[in-house]
Amino acid sequence: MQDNQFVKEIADIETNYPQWYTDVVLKAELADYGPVKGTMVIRPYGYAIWENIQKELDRQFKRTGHQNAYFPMLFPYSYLTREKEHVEGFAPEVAVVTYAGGEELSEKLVLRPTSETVICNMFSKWVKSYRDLPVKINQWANVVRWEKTTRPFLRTSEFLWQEGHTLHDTVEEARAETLQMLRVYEDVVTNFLAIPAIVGKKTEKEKFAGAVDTYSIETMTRDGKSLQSGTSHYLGQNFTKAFDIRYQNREGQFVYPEQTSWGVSTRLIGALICAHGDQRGLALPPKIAPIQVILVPITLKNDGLVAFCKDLNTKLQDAGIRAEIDLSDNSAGFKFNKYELKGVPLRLEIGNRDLDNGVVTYCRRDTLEKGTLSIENIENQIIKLLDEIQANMLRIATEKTNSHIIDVDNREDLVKTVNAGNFVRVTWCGDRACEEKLKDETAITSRCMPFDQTGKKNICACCGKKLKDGEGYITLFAKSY
RNA sequence: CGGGGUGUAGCGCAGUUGGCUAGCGCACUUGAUUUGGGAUCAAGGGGCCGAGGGUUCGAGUCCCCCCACCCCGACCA
Repeated sequence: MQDNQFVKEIADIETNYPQWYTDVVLKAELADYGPVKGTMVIRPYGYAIWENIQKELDRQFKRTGHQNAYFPMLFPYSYLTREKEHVEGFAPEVAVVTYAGGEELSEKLVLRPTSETVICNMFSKWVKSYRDLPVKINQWANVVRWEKTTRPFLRTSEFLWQEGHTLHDTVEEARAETLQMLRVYEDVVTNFLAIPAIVGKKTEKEKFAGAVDTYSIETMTRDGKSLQSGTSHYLGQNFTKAFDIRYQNREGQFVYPEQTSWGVSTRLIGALICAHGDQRGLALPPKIAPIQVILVPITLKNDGLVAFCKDLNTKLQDAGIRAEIDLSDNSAGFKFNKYELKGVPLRLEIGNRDLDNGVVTYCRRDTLEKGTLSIENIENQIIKLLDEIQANMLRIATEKTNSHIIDVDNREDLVKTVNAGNFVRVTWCGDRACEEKLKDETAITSRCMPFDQTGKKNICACCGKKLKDGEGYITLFAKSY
């Protein structure tokens, strides 16, 4: 009854989005709050989603020639300070161990906020010759960033992610790597998580501390805010020089390699909730759903029906479908709502009527439509239906996102449109001061400069400055989580 | 760190100008009947009222001081 009220209470989703979001995370049993403020416990159901994401990314990394490795969680604070912009960016949010083994440490240890520095420390030992390049490493790890405000999956003090770190012989190769991995993220997010992604380059103000260029994929939440859902950095020689990673090239000269790094985190689960959730709770695309099909016998009193459901469950599992059956003694209606809240893409309701007619009733999570499937060859019908749900979820999310990206050409409309829950696409002068002024006054920031730069105008929508031909950038402005 | 708010059962809350054995809904346990959209009835278990100090015959309630958490900023994946 309480959860029923929950559904009614969250009807006003647009005005109370953060609460709705948190409720869905907790009630769908994805995560719990951790013992330390800002930390999170990922529950088995949430972790199963993460495992599916991991599996797909690892598959892609294998294809792109990256190898998994692991580096320490603790390293000396001095590592962080080697690259000037890097330490300035991370110092405010780094957690430091000062006491261990029963005494004050003479050298403070950092809990990694990211691993560029500790990895560079090792790279300097590994790379001596052009023959050692490229180095293409990926690490699955946890990192710690002491944020002021936190929200499960979207921003927590500790989070899980993968971080790729590569070294290359040439600028061209490193830049190609940066963009290749960005496209991998775009592919996974779009085709696996069914979330439309806006791909582009970060402004100077928003780029990674220590990078030459940062690229990102941005996704949209239900209330029209932006989520940086993946980043890829071209680091140039900023770190390789700071860590003295030198090698001899074919000409015998000592040179510094070109470097990249890139990462996605458990925030992707947050993006998933934000993109597909509705008043009934979570909705998961089949490719990522821990449970793709839930079987609900309408009654447990009929032994023949229960046996039939169990057989069907096994049959579906044998066909490679992640199916489960709920034999708990809750009412059928309770189970319907429970698995809708948990985002299971397809539900099979099987009762005596179905058994008599040789069919099963299904209900889709994406459209909530009900229909019937005949028993014969049901596996293939279901596989087809799951594919259709996957495609439909991307289609719906794309339409929704596109309808909230609005072109404007002056500051007043920019602010008004963003505050109404949209992204704006504008021509922007590229001046950091212009961007900072807007942020100070309105909390609106540039999210990225999309690769598609067509439709540029000769005036900055933000500050009104006149631009010459070729000046300025098409830029997306929004509020963000 | 600023501005605002809340701490009473696992969760959500009520508790009047101080008064008797601290209550309600949900959840949980047991039993029965149920099960095509969050079942019903009956019985039951669960409390250092955030912590400390004070006022009082008497404090969940009043005063002081801590502490924790939430929301809005600042900061950020």
